[in-house]
Amino acid sequence: MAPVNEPLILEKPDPAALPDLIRRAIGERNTVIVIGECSVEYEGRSTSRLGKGDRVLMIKQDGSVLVHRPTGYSPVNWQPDTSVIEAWINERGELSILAVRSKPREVLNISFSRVDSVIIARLRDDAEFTMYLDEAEMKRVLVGNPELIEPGFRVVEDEKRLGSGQADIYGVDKEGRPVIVELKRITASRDAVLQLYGYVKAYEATYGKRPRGILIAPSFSPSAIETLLRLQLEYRQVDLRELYRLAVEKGLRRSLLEYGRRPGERERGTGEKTRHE
Amino acid sequence: MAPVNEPLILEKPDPAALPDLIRRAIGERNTVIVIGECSVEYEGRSTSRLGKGDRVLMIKQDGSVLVHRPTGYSPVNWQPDTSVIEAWINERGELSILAVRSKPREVLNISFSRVDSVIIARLRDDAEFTMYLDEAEMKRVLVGNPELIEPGFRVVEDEKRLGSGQADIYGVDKEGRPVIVELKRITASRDAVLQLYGYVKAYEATYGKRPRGILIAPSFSPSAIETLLRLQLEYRQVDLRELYRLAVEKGLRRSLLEYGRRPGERERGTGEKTRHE
DNA sequence: TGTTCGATGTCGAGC
DNA sequence: GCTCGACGTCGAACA
Repeated sequence: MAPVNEPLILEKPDPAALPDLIRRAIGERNTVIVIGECSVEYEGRSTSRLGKGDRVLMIKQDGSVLVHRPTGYSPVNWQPDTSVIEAWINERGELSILAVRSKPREVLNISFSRVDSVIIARLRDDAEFTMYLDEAEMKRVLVGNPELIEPGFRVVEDEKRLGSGQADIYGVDKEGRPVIVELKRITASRDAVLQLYGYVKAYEATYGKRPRGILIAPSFSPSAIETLLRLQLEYRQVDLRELYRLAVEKGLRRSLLEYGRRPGERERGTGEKTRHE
Repeated sequence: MAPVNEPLILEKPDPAALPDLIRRAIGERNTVIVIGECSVEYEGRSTSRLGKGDRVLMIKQDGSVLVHRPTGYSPVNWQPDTSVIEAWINERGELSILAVRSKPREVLNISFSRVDSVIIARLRDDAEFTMYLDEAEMKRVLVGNPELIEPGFRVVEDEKRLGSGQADIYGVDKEGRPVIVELKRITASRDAVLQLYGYVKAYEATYGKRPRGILIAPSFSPSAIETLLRLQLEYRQVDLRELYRLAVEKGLRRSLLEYGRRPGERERGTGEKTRHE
């Protein structure tokens, strides 16, 4: 979406120009990919050697280094982040890259006997990675299945403005008492409890009656539980996997697994698929 | 070394042309790298979603698929090998790639809202990956430190021709009896035992005296041990890490860790290093 | 093919 | 900074 600097691509580059270029690219927090024939040595927690072969080297903006062979999930050699990276032309005239980690002390050296391509790209990625459900979906499932919050629970408002913020769910329990519900997609911290408490107090201030407050999350930090008890708030543990299954069942979310083929696809030949035996 | 097909590189390609190209590339067992802005969905053993961001997609020749964000060791999403991969233009006009694994059933979808670059390369990599020491280095360490084989052991010949093959080490024990030593860098199998036995028999046939036979390896398969006992051969377990440490100590192998800087480097400025805080 | 176990595991959370 | 537990762990060795 945001217009990005064009990636810089070099085909069959002169190795002599690369150390400087790569150093600069790393300094500017770009991602560097080098494709070519290399050999690799590693020493640290273990020690390894790998002779010449065609591989993909990736240097990420945090200093992670990955050397990938043409098969398999895992890199054959790597260096996690926080490394010092050097690039130079070695005595055989090859592009050589050294990635050093200090704790534990580990050294990774990659020497390219042939460089096919170099790609330097400025990658920007701020997206959130969510497993199972995001908070909005979580709320949708609970609003659609209020019995999961508590038997007899009835939703009155989805998102209720209270004081400076918005409570996720406002409802009444089976005895007609008002209930404020706060949701967290991940382990609920003390902060989440205080947030809920703020809504409870705001409600009390407005309506002159203290509502119950329930914090719903997949897990709770000890300090969160301690604070909940102290502030006379309640909590309920939910399993995101379960909620997800429910969301799929109720049609709130489509499962990728359902279509072995792509959404909306009609009948087609097999030419579109590529199988790996 | 082997002249390789030039990698095919596309900058700012027309997405419409990509599905066909990618399908063909995968069919020809090339490695495909796509750089651009994408969103990712995964469902299988777990379920995940990742919004738009700049990433590197790598499809390897065995069908492994990796989606890398610009930081960190691990791919944010992936599919191990043995997947069916599809590529097409989705309803938003985006390049969409679906990688399906059947057991366990898992689906990964990557949709590119912007494609910056596509690299298609035929990578050839037959090199052996060795941890700690290869067999030659292992032999060098043991020949230089025969007491590791057995107290009082004395090396007579490094590589002794015997029958159709070559025994790794030939020596005599402290009582003057001939000893044939066979080395394995990895778990010794029954085959390794039979190989040793062949040398022992060849020696006996030539010199009229049965030598002792010792198989040295980091570990032994049960069938190897059974066969060793049955053929009245001996074995000694060695720790490759220990041998490696010894090799470094004795100067048989240089440790990468010793030079915080590159080998043979003179004094230089810091401009050559790129630090990641 | 299914299971168990090791890893340069990596990664995040709690202390 | 360190320990501990989970992971879509992956991957090799073994039954």
